[in-house]
Amino acid sequence: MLGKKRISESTIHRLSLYYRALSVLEKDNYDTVSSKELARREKLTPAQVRKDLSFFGSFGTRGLGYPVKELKTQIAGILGIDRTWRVALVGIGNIGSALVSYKEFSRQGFQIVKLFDNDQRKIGSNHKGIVVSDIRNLQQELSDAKIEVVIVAVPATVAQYIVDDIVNAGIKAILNFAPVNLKVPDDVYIRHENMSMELEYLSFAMVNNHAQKRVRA
Amino acid sequence: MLGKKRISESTIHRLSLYYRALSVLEKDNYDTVSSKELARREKLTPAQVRKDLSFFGSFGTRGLGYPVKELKTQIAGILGIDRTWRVALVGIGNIGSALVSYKEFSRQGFQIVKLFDNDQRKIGSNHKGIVVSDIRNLQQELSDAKIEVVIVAVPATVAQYIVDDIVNAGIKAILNFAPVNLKVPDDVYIRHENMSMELEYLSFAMVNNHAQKRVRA
DNA sequence: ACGGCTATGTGAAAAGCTTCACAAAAGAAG
DNA sequence: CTTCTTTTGTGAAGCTTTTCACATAGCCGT
Ligand SMILES: NC(=O)c1ccc[n+]([C@@H]2O[C@H](COP(=O)([O-])OP(=O)(O)OC[C@H]3O[C@@H](n4cnc5c(N)ncnc54)[C@H](O)[C@@H]3O)[C@@H](O)[C@H]2O)c1
Ligand SMILES: NC(=O)c1ccc[n+]([C@@H]2O[C@H](COP(=O)([O-])OP(=O)(O)OC[C@H]3O[C@@H](n4cnc5c(N)ncnc54)[C@H](O)[C@@H]3O)[C@@H](O)[C@H]2O)c1
Repeated sequence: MLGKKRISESTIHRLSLYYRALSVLEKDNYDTVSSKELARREKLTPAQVRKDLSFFGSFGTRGLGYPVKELKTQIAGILGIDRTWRVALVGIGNIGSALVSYKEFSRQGFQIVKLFDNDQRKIGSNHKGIVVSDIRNLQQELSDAKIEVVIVAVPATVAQYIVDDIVNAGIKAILNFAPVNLKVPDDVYIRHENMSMELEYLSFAMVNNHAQKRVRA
Repeated sequence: MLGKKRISESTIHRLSLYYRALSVLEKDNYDTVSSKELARREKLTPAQVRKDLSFFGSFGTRGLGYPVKELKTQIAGILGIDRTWRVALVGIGNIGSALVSYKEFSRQGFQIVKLFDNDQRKIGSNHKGIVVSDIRNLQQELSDAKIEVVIVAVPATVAQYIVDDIVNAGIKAILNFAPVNLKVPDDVYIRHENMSMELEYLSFAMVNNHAQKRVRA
């Protein structure tokens, strides 16, 4: 354990699943949970669960399982969600508006505190208590509001320009909803949310009458 | 080539990326494209592009590259998006409303033709020309409308019940937005869209000051 | 017609990830 | 205190995916 090995993307994604399952177990007043039960709840294997956790330490008790509350806290620490992150959202259209209202984000520590758009009819309007700012003040306001993460929900055609500005403002983490690959420097983390991709996977599975199935997303 | 090997999930996801890049290349009037250029546009390696495509056939010309229009058509065939799929959407709330308005879906052949909710204020209302149906008529109307894919955008607490009904109606493909693992029979394909997961990945990368970076989504 | 050049297609090697299987730890029971 | 049962933690094996590297195919210019 605790060697400085590189942790795979899949392992991190599964930690999110464990965290989610542990939240449910905690609410249902479970004290401990076995790797077997955790695996069952997220459709994984017990060995996978144990191996993933073992990269970060020994959290369980042999013969008993993992302490629910404590493991949840540990995973929160590993994922960096044992704190709040200040988030801004650019593009208050269909998907942007939905995201502002999404309570799960703030529950996980991602607090949307700034909104930006370039549409005069939207600038100045109020969404969930946040007034939409003019995109022209992006850099200044990102900096003033100490934003650490920016969610991009603008049309694909302008996404690269917006991202360039975000990068110039010193932001190091971006979640992009536009269906386009975006260039960012090596020290900036960018992730893409691509819903067509999942529908296309379903389509592929159907036309190929796949026998196997994989879950995730 | 063309052996009946199992194709990996990653390969299918990358086909979606190639398809997207080819759409841009086609619009910009490119006749051919090399694996190198295709790779550059989606931040992959040329070898990866060639290997992925080789699972399905030989589409390129040595010394020249791939014919843009033809490769796009081929990939559409492989993914099963050279046709239209009839899609229903359950849960016309924040995210559901955004999805109805998302033109990219129909452009890829996924036509949302039915909407369902259980809220009396929403039932009967019109979204982009589609009238919201009562969830109580789900099974009958899914069948009557010959729906093949259902998108689930209801609260996590009721998602399993909704999915059970969908499965009983004979649907074999589901795209789920609720942050919960859902049980379905082995012959039903289900994919999960989990936005918190991507934010948590960003958070992990930031607190662990990761040197590496991965893209996808 | 032919040589040069470029970029594919693909086995083989390397890297990465998952599963196996078991020793060891710890609580429970007597 | 000892034995029994349960379930962790983890090397090693097995499997999958990616990368390498090169023979080969086919355009293009002369
Ligand atoms: N609607 C969906 O369900 C959905 C799903 C997945 C991805 N997406 C992607 O998300 C993005 C937004 O989609 P949408 O449906 O919300 O579109 P939309 O047109 O409703 O919203 C886009 C918003 O961005 C704003 N905008 C445009 N140019 C801007 C600029 N230069 N600076 C600041 N703001 C600007 C617009 O004023 C608008 O409010 C698109 O890239 C789309 O492909 C949408
Ligand atoms: N809002 C977001 O940006 C976002 C992002 C990712 C995931 N999600 C997930 O998507 C789901 C919906 O989120 P939302 O923000 O749109 O919530 P919402 O409350 O705005 O919408 C939920 C809709 O489902 C309907 N509904 C409730 N019970 C139903 C039932 N039994 N049958 C039919 N319809 C029913 C409600 O009437 C409502 O219209 C949730 O699971 C949420 O976690 C939302």
